[in-house]
Amino acid sequence: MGLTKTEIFTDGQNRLAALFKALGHPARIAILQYIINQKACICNDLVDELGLAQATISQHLKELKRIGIIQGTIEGKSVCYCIDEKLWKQIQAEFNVFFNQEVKVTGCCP
Amino acid sequence: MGLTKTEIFTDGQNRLAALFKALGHPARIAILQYIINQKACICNDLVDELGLAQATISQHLKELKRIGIIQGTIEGKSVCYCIDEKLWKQIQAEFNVFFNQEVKVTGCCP
DNA sequence: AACTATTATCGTAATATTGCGATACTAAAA
DNA sequence: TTTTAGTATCGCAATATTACGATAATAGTT
Repeated sequence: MGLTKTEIFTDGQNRLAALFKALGHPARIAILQYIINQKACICNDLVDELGLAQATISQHLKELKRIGIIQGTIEGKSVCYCIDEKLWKQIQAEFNVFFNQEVKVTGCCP
Repeated sequence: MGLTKTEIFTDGQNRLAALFKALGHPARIAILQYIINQKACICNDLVDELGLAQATISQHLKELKRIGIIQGTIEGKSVCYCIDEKLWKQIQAEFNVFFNQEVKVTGCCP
């Protein structure tokens, strides 16, 4: 126990849940917002900006990279992180497909 | 360690992350989809439908109730769960506010 | 080549989550 | 009132996540 039974769910359900999960941490929300708000792409000003250790930030960046919503390109001795616009929009679209399902309310909900 | 440092993030960041997190499990996605697809609201056909124990389903339902996206009304000896349409749309809207931020791409992303 | 700055990874401790059996609780049914 | 069905909660075991210091890896600088 303690491990999710992914095999009993559909790929779609697992995929959607993985996307939601990746965004389910305030540090990762903050990282995305910070990257978005800088005109230039950002590397590890994040360590100064958020109050988390370098190792922790790096770990969160890895999570975000894993779902593809950001990408990092080597820029000299630092790494420039930025939003992958295409993925950003695609993920939003996937969420909206989910949320745009028609919700049929019947009786029991006042 | 092992506990999220919520105090260093804004309320908005914590709120958004909490919403994402609540949806970040395939069982909870499946539960929402199942409730939506039934014309009538549902109680614990979920236990038969998904391959999870009753205690586990009940736990997931609690998580979903916590963010308000579903509500349960007592119906005799069973409980009828349904989507809270208002919250459903509100949460979608909160996600879209986040995703509709303008992503400024600059240089480093090819 | 030695040094420095930046980032990734490893190992570890603390906490959270997932899943389940057992049990308590509740309301209808007999 | 006893029984029964449905649900919630407790307690536990297994695994995952979060956070961090230490260290490795990389690429520029001197």
